[in-house]
Amino acid sequence: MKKIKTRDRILGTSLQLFNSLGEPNVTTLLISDELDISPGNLYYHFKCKGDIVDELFDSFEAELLDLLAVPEDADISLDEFSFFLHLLFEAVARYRFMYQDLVNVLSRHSQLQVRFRRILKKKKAGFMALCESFRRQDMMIIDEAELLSLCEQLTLTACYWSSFDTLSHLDDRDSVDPGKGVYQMLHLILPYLADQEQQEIRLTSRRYL
Amino acid sequence: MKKIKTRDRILGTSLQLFNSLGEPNVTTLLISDELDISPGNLYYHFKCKGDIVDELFDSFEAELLDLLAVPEDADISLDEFSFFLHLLFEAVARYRFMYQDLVNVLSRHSQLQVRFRRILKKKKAGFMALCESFRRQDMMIIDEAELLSLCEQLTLTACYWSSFDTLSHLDDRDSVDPGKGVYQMLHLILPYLADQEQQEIRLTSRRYL
DNA sequence: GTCTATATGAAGATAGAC
DNA sequence: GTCTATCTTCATATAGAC
Repeated sequence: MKKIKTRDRILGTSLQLFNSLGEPNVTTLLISDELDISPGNLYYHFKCKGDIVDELFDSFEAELLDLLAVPEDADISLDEFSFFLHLLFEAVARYRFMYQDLVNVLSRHSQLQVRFRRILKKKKAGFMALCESFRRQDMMIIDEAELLSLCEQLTLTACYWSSFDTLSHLDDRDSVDPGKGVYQMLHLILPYLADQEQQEIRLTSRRYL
Repeated sequence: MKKIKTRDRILGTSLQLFNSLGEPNVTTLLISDELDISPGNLYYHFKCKGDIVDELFDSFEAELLDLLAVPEDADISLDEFSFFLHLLFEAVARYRFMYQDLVNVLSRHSQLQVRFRRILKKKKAGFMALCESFRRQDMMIIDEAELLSLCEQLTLTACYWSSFDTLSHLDDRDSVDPGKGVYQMLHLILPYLADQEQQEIRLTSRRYL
């Protein structure tokens, strides 16, 4: 049973508090209180609150870029796709504080804007690659214009589903269910799938409700 | 040329500043500065900053509820639908500060939560009514489960499109184009439309790009 | 590494004169 | 209705002892 370093405890507790109360509503004092350490101690480890946010963003970015490294020309199955969505929604949920006040957080940490946009671009490119793969395998029938708007829609939903879902239970922001989000994503691609694949998705997507 | 009352000027300028800088970043001092009045004067008209937000919410709510009073059993044409979407996106854009930091704004003004959720519900119900109308007119073919997820998706998109769009130009938050949002919405219903209506939407939706 | 005590500064809000 | 001056509160951040 090794003792977790204070620095890491600060990061963990901050993330948790940011997610459940919203980053702007979490003061350095609240964080140190929650950890039973002094504010001075917190500032020994991080020179300012923004640095905590930055470091959490680093982890978020690393996790997502890793996940989004979709192989360009592999044959992806629908099951693999569902699994990918599941991982994606879990990752987003783990750092949902970013998304819940996205414009505010990004405008107060302007160095993060470029990086966040890059992640968004990668997300969209990832969805494109996946749809192209489905198309190559004759599992999906879709023309160019609609492919673009579909991927835009997938990106938007991946971004905002968790916030949208949170709106129905703002009092208890800790409970997050990525399932319904995956369900919505699958239903976005559904109409463009071939008959057989449509049946498959109709069945598997129910598991996520 | 009648002089606009200070009270109304405060509301107008606040809305504008909230939209372009984000509500939490706009101080009462900034508002009064922008108006060339003293902070004390502002507090003569509104007893606190929250009251300004509340009153802006009142207008927002009134506008939206008015717009969303969709007749239950009328035959709606696709043109009317597009027009409705246009008005909806314009209204949302006019009060986009609410949506850009939705979770934050709602958690700091808890009396607004219930009202906001009611608007969301009405939005979804409105989309339901519209789709039912399309279905009755044999313009749309869709089963129950997909109708639900489609309307959920329409509601989500109506909510977050403007924020999502803002992400691509956070530096200039004043330029807003509702067109692309309408385009996305039309493309969401597209796959469920009958052949002839699909052609129609493919053509008209381009106007919105 | 951790604490206590304190400085700094900004935002929200009030009092009282004009 | 509007102004100036001021107060309060609170979050961020630092200094220096242990």
